[in-house]
This record gives sequence, structure tokens and C-alpha cells, in this order.
Amino acid sequence: MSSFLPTEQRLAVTRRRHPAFPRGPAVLVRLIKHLHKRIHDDANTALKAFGLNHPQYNLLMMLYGTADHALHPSQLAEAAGEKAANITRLTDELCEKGLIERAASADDRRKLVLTLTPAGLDLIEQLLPSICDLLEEQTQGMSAREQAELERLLKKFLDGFDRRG
Amino acid sequence: MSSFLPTEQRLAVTRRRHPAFPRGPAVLVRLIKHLHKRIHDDANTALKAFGLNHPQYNLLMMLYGTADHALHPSQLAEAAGEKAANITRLTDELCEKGLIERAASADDRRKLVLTLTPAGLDLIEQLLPSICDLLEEQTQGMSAREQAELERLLKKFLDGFDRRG
DNA sequence: GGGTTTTACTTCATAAATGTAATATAGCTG
DNA sequence: CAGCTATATTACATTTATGAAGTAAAACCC
Repeated sequence: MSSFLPTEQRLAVTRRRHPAFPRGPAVLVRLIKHLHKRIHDDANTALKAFGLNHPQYNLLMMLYGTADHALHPSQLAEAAGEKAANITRLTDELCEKGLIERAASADDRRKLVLTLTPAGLDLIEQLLPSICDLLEEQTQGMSAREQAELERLLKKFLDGFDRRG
Repeated sequence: MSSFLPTEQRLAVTRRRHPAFPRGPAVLVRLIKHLHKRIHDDANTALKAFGLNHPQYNLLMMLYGTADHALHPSQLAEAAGEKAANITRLTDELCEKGLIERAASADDRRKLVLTLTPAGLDLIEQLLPSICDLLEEQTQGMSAREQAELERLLKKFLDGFDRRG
């Protein structure tokens, strides 16, 4: 409540001046913004010890979460919500560190296959305990039931965007 | 559900490989990330017609939501979640456009006072209808009751970060 | 099968956004 | 007054986004 109170006060003033301003949706949007910032900052701090930034970590986790630890760059872009040009740059960096490998695809030679190397797998296993702790800490204020309900509602929120296109 | 399904599948694989990985919290974090991206992109698209980007709009709305349409740069930084250096640059841009004004503070000569100009106020009144529509559209999939519950849970989520410091 | 169109990825150039560190000035404290 | 803190700016470095153009392979189509 504390860090968000000023935001609510400003929204109240805004509504007084422009009554059509929808308070509820605006609060939701600003809460998402605040949460995103905090999550992002925390993650970057935790990852610094492992020589990674948040986007790089995300890419590694997308590969880790795939059946054979392998994805095409375009799939990875879709999975991580990054543009194709960014994927090239980010995967370049991960290749230089020896965490992933690029190889030509067997079935379609336009494509590449990005795969976690043993070193990449090692690094993930090393950093996962820290990340697990962080995630637990960040959510420890909520009961399991509340987390489940929050998940349900956030998905519904996101659905609205999918429908809009 | 649709755009988020692959993410859930990847989390399932991740959990199989690292059972300690907390699924619930991880889903929440990724949902926040997806939502933030969609919100940010939508807002930027809507604001382009008014010659503003999302950060600039945010600053204007922080001033609009303040009793006398005036804030010190440090207050604005806190309100908008931006670094001080960013505020200088962003307010430079807004000054050049004639939307806000800088003036020396009477009580503390280290400080400046940033104030909405009549032109800034006009622009806000012009763009608010579009923004209101956007906010309504983005949340129309949820009932008022669900929005209220989502707001409550997001605040609780954010509280966890405030406690961590 | 030869020509065209799509698709996948990279490259490059450029711009926009953001972060970091040092600086100048003003206020505060003992 | 001396030393410390707070405010805002500046210059610099880094990161990220955007878009155009290039390369190569696959798919399509008559």
C-alpha cells in the first residue's frame, strides 16, 4: 500500500478534473508498471553475480524449458517477446560465452538451431537456486490461494489484449 | 490463454528438470512481463498521434494529477519511477514543446518547479479521450468485481517488494 | 525445370532509451 | 567555517529499438 499511495492520490485528482477517466483500469496499468520495474530490477541484481542480464537469462530459460533444449531463432524471438534483430545480438553474446551453440538445421537449411551447451546447462543449474529463492521471497506475502486467483485474473487481463490483436 | 500457453508448457518442462522451481510465482512474473509489454506498446501507438511517447505522457499525467500541476524534478522522478538523469532529458523535451515550464523554487534554490503550461493542459485534455477508450478496451473482458479483486491482489504482490526494500 | 515469391536469419546504420559517474550549487549540521 | 547531504545537470557509456537491405534456402506455380 505504502509505495503506491501517492499514485492513488494522483489518480483521484485526475478523476476530479476529468471524470470520464476510468480509475480502475488506470490503477491496474500503473500497478503492472510498478511491479514490472521491481521484478526486473531484482532479477538483474540477482543475475549480475552470474554474469548475465535479464534478457540473456530469459533466453537461456526458454531453451531450458524446451523438450530438447533447442529452438530456432524465430521461435526464441516469439518465446521471449524479442525482435529478430535483438535475438541475433543476444544469442551472439551467449555464444561468445559458450552457453549456447548455433548449428544449421537438418530439415530446413534456412534455419538455425540454438542449443544449450553443457556449460549453459551448468550455469542454469547454478543460478536456479538463487532465482527460486527470489521468486519465493517475492510472493511470500500471498497465500497459495491468492496466487492462484491472481494468476487466473492476470490471464483474463491478458486475454483482452489477445482479442484486440 | 492462447498467447500464454507456450510459456506454461515451458514452465512445466522446467519443473520436471528442476522440481524446486516454483511454478506459481514464475507464472506471475511472466504474466506481468507480457502484460507490461502489451500495455506499453498499445500506449505508444495511441500516443504517437499526439507526438508523445509513453514516458513523456507519464510525466504530463503526474503533473496533471497534482494539486497545482506542479512538482519538483525529484518528486517527478519518484512519481514516474524514472532516474533523475532521465527526468532532466525528458523535461527538456517537454519544455521544448512548450508543454511544461521550469522555474526556480522560491523556498529552496537548489530546486526547480515544473509546471504544466496551458498548452500542456490542452494537449492532455485532447488526448485523454483516446486514453480513456484504450483503458476501457483493455479491461473490458473483466467484470468490475474482477478488476477490483485483481487490484487488491496486485497491491498485495507489490507490498511484498516494499517489505524486501 | 525455370522463374517468382516467401520465409528465415543476419547485417548494418541509425536512432532512441536508459544507466553511470562526475560536477556545480545550495542547504544543513556541528 | 568545515564537512556533509541534497538537487539537478552534464557528459559519457551502454543498451535497446527500428528499419532497410542482403543472403540463402525453400515453396510455389505455370
